[in-house]
Amino acid sequence: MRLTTKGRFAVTAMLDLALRESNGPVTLAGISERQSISLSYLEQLFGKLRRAGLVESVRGPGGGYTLAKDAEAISVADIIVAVDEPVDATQCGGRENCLGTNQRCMTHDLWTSLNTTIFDYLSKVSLASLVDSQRTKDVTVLQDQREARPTRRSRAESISGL
Amino acid sequence: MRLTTKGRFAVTAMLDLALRESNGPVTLAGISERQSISLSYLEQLFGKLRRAGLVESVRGPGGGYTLAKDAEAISVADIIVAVDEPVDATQCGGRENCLGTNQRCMTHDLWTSLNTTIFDYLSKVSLASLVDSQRTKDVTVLQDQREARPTRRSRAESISGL
DNA sequence: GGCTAAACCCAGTAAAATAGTCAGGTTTGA
DNA sequence: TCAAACCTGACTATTTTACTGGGTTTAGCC
Repeated sequence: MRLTTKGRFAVTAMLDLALRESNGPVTLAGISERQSISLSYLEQLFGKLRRAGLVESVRGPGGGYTLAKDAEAISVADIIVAVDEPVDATQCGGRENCLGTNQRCMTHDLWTSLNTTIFDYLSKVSLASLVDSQRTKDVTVLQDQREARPTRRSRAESISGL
Repeated sequence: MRLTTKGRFAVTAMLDLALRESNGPVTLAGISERQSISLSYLEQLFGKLRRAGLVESVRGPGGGYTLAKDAEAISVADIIVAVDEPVDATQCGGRENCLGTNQRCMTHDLWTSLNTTIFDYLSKVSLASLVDSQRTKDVTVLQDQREARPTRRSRAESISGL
């Protein structure tokens, strides 16, 4: 799990798409104009998003992209993983005898569990929740999906609420 | 808040340092050897860590680095922020009238709050907890710091426990 | 059938970040 | 005094990022 501007671009574009797909397919040219992302870069990103099964394309005039699943079934983690092919940060390549001594795989264990934790968090932030936040212009409501009842919480609690 | 291999190197090095500083200053040469990170790269990283007030250096023979504060007072977020100077991912530079229309600052609001959330989480993972995890070789115990009493939890709960 | 709008594909590329290397310093304990 | 260690800055190779430009294919529409 890396967190780079590339993933941010992809999430931004997907959010734009989700906000508009009720009017039929959304063109990359439109996303490019609205979000100030170059068209060809979007083509690269959406190629990966399509191969990952997150979006579907309609070719020809009037075509564009639509979400392949419901916005609730797409998480931020899904999007980032789709465009940001992972580099294993453990210089051991996942093997067990990294350094020979008892020091073995210190970074391996450490990062896999940290990664898992962050990934797990971003898996709980759905595209639908981003759409809601954007629609109400109350972006602090990125709250935990496990809370079935969205009781009104303070701003500080919402932001750190995990 | 970016999450790259650079920050991972820094956290790994700091963990190595925290595990050994009870025997006096730890040399970069030692960290370099144990963690397979080039010495000069470590010098760059520790220059930033020192200027951020996370470590202190002892010069001369027998010198090296020690933690500037208690391991409990240093978080993973501190380390990553120290070495990974932030790039603002909002193409508006933080201003309010990004795109003129009502679409303004969509990415800005989105990413600042997401960043805050992740940062907040990593702020709660202290270097001391990583040391404990490493010492017991039970790295799944990266649990939420807010839980005062570390009741025994299942592995799945520990990993996703936020 | 032609026009056109859109996805799709691919090769290249400039700028930035990453992950170093190298060559020298300076400081200070033994 | 000397050598171990930090410190500094410049330089470099590789990778990633973000983009450009050119084409091909598909399909709605007049």
